[in-house]
Amino acid sequence: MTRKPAIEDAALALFASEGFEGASLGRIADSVGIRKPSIYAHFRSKEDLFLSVFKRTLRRKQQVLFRQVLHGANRPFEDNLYDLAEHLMDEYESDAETRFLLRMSYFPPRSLHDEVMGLVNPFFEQAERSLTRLLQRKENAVRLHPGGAHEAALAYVTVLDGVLAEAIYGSRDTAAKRLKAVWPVYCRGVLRP
Amino acid sequence: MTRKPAIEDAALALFASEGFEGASLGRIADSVGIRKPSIYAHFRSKEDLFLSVFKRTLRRKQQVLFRQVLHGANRPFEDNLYDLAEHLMDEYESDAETRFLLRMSYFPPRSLHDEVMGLVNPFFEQAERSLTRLLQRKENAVRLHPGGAHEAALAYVTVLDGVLAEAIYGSRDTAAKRLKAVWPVYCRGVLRP
DNA sequence: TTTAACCTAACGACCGTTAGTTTGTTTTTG
DNA sequence: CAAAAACAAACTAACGGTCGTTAGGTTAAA
Repeated sequence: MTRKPAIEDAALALFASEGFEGASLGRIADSVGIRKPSIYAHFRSKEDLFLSVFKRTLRRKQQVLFRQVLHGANRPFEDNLYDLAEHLMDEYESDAETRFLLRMSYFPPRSLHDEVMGLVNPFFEQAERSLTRLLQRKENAVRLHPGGAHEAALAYVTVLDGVLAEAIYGSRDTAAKRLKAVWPVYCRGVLRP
Repeated sequence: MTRKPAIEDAALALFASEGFEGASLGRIADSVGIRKPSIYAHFRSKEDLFLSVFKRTLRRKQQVLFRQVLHGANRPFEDNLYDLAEHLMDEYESDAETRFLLRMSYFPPRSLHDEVMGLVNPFFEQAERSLTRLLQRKENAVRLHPGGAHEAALAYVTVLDGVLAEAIYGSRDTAAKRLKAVWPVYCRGVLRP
């Protein structure tokens, strides 16, 4: 009957909404229902707690993302990419893990900047490579504008980040409007005429 | 011989790199070369200092942006939009005001969330409207894909945020690659074939 | 002589962290 | 099988440090 997962969950939620410096161990302990020093039975320090939560989150999201991209059925690739963007946009509102991951990738704790980026960068680079490989498969490549699959992949992640940015400082509604507007533009831009 | 502007400059730099909670009045005072309580000769509280800096920054950036978009010479609009994106991307690296504005728009101090967003949202909404109006001018509108100027404007700000996102958690170099990749896609997507 | 801009000293609150203790469960042993 | 030992997970108390903030004094310009 250990509270370790509960501590990680509470830390995740508070880190996501208040940032690393803004979230205190006292508040984390409160929201679990334990005393502040009890956290040290499971984690050596606040940074240790943070890294543990961050790695766990990265691992989970990697799995989910992998399944979602792989499990592409046999629809046109752009439909799958649209669904993925819509899914991530929705998740930013509903899922604290997504908010946490995004916020900490943008602005990691200063003392852990290099370590966090050492974890985040491979994550996004691999996602980008997977996407490029998907677009290079010949049934997709023939439908692409002769600019190349890599260009289409880079453009996609850029558009995706733009939509997510609006989900962060705007709302799900305004982000949805952006996605609806940018998507036809993206498709005309990457698909063969 | 008042240090008020110096305090604002130091606060801006520290807020930009450490966030609101991460930047302490002590460090701000240190970097100005005064004592911490002296700040209270000019600002009623840390939040007051923040809001003062934030409003000043918003005002300045609004002017700069306005001039840059207006002063469009008579080149094709897409060239001006490209230059603007490149300019903002470079600025994120070189200009603390841009980093400050972007970071605080994404993740404002929790206690000031509503007030900050009440300032930020009109700023971006007006920028978006200006852009739409620019694209609606007939010499530009005739060159646009029949999806409309508003779609092209929304798509642009989305793409721009995507590039800036990479400037934040990546580097100027990787952001530049994104811009180079996404730009032909954007142009094919919004221009009449 | 008033006023503005700085100073020193100090406040209470909260921060992350450590030490040492209690408690209840699991494991080992007579 | 029951007693004893070991262990893990919580606790209380308190640490030194830093936080934002206030009170009150000094100095120099207006």
